[in-house]
Amino acid sequence: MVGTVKPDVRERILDAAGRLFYARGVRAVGMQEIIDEAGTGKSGLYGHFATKDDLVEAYLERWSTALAASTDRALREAGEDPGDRIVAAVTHVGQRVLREGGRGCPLRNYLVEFPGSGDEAGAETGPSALARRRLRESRSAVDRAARELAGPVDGPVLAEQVRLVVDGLFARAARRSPGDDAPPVDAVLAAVEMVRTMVAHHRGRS
Amino acid sequence: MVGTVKPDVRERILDAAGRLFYARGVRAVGMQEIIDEAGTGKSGLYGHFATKDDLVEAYLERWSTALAASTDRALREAGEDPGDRIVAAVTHVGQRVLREGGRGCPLRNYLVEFPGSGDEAGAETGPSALARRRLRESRSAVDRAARELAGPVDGPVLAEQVRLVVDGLFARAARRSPGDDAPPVDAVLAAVEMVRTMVAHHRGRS
DNA sequence: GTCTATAAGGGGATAGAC
DNA sequence: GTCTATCCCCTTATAGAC
Repeated sequence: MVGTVKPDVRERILDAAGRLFYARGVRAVGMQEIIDEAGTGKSGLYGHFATKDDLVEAYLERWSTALAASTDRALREAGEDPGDRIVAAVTHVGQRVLREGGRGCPLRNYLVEFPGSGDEAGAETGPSALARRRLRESRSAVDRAARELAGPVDGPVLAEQVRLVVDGLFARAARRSPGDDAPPVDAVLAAVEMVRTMVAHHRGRS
Repeated sequence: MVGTVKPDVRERILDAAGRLFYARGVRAVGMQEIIDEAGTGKSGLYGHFATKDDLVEAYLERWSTALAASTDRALREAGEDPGDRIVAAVTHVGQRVLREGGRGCPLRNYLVEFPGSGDEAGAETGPSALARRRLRESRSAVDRAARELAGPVDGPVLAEQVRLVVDGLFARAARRSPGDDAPPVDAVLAAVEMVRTMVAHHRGRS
């Protein structure tokens, strides 16, 4: 409102909310704090997001969209070989996990924070439903590569193993203490190494 | 000192609190609900646990002690071969994860729920400190077996990989929806299979 | 003297109204 | 933006029952 253009109030709100939610958890952050951090007024926030759940949903949606985009990019650079694609996917997640201050995957963290939400009669709305849907969708690329590499019988097993490693990486990152400035580089290296081994194992069998 | 007539009020409180905390998370469960579930009065609870944090700490301590005991038992039955011990440890975690209604590891879940607690100046008290300490202690058995199997260089890497798989298993269980009555049996089978492969891989190298 | 039951204080949450 | 309504949280204090 002062001189400069409004740098998209909605975007500023999402930035502030994202930072706070990601660092301290959804439940621990109140709306007032987000309003203060964003510099917008209360009406500004509730004008764009009617309820806290709406804001949380937008936050999760934004994060998962960004992750899906960067993963697509990493997979495109990995070429066509299914083994390379799988390793690239895990490596990409590892790099993201290594980012300073990273606290894992907001979708997974949210589902731990709110275990019993949004599944009544298969609800299709709300943060929990969005989180589950996005996690489900994120599996397709690795599923396909694993089936290409290991066939219709072993493929799903390999895909499940890759998912377990990714879940492990995100879990490790999620429980870093805030003052912990050392990213879990050993875990990332071990994860990539393990996936390489599994890929080679299945490649040799085919 | 403690209860004269009643069938161990403290135990009844811990049972109720454990059930509720485990199923719905620590933050989502209020003291009143625990009191109602335990059938005790408010003074009864606060007589045994001065604060909610104390109750949570006792809950985490009890769970981790039970897990450590059953893990020790599983390892004793596994014999002396380090590879067998590693596989047995993961299998044991998998069986625990498969238990109906299981929602993963309370220690890990707590640290996701309360990311920024109990690490100021290396606090040694409180639920977060206890959770981190117990998780650290739980590593020693696998660490030792991995070093025995793979030597001082590859051993730590193998141990890290096993930890990642365990973290992945617990993470998968933690985000089951409450109405989800099908345990993640595929994930457990894939995990055990993967650890077997890694153990064989390292065994072949030594 | 413990245990149970009830009421109330103090703080902070979301959300709406002006 | 401020101010308010409503609700739930943890915790303490008071009163009754075995």
